[in-house]
Amino acid sequence: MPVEHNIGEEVAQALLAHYDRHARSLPWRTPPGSRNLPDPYRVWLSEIMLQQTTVAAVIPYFDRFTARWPTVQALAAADEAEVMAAWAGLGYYARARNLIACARAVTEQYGGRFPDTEEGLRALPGVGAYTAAAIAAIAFQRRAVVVDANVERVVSRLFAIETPLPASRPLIRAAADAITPETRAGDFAQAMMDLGSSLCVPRNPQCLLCPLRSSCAAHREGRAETYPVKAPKKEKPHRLGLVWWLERADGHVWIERREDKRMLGGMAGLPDSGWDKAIERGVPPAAGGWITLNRPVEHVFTHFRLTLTVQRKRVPTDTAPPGPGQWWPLDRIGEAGLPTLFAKVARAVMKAGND
DNA sequence: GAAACGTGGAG
DNA sequence: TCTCCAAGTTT
Repeated sequence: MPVEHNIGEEVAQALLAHYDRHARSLPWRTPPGSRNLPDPYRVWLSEIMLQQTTVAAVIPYFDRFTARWPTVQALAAADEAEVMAAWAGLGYYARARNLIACARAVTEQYGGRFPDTEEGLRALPGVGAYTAAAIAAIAFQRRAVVVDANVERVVSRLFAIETPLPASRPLIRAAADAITPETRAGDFAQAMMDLGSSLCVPRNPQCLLCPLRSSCAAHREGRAETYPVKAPKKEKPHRLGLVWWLERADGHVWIERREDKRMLGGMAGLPDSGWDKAIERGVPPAAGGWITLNRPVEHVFTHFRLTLTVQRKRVPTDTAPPGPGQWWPLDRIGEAGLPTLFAKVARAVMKAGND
């Protein structure tokens, strides 16, 4: 039996004790002290939704998805367009495409049961290193080293890691490994993430309330907020584009399904010219007679800013479909499953009214 | 390793 | 208004 203090064990125990009293109640968690094991389907679904997305944004989507598709088999059998529409507004739409592929793989290749090892989980579409570790720990009680942005921040501070992200990742991972307990790894992971989102936050961290402050090197230095050190980020380029609002006299607008692999791939959208430094020459869904909306629509994505010029045109009710797509009733435009960019365009057109 | 990939809330 | 950033994955 080792004589020296195990600093990692100390941190884990302090954190778990704090978690036992302060764990947040969330729809994908089992009640505190419950003997019930969490449902791997719900754990998986929550983890996919939570990728780069806040808890507050996820909860209503999680509730709607689980009410409508209570099991992985139900999701696997769902109509793809309905799943994509249900995801609309949550962002990072490759997640929704992979969600469907993953549900089908689990249903067809694993008889509806998720693999219970990191390695098995990691092979599923949309499941990377973080998500595999999180599911293995939370749903299957495996010891796994779960490192997300919260853990990166907490660990960077605990050990006062000076190396900037992302170069510090291997160091952070090793440190996280050192403090991850053999048992309750799932609770430990969730406790680290709760800590990172409540006390050990990016700005103005609440060190005085932190259960780990006596072990924290950054707090000892009196400069917790300076961690994690990050590489400077690049400026966002500005792109331009045209978007075409083709409206039929009987109150329908033309929408198309966007191809996979491009921005907003797989989602419903309005025809557009493509977006680049200068406006590209896309092909409008009808020739001539377009009227430009007074105000362009501005939108900011992760890696560029976009200004869309909206052009509209009215056509007779008997107008033939301009291609693959559908006429969507304006009084149900909210149900079209438009991602936020195009929902903004729709809002702008409605607001402009007749001119 | 770097770039692509959404959105909304907080300060 | 503006900047930061969130339970990352894929190519």
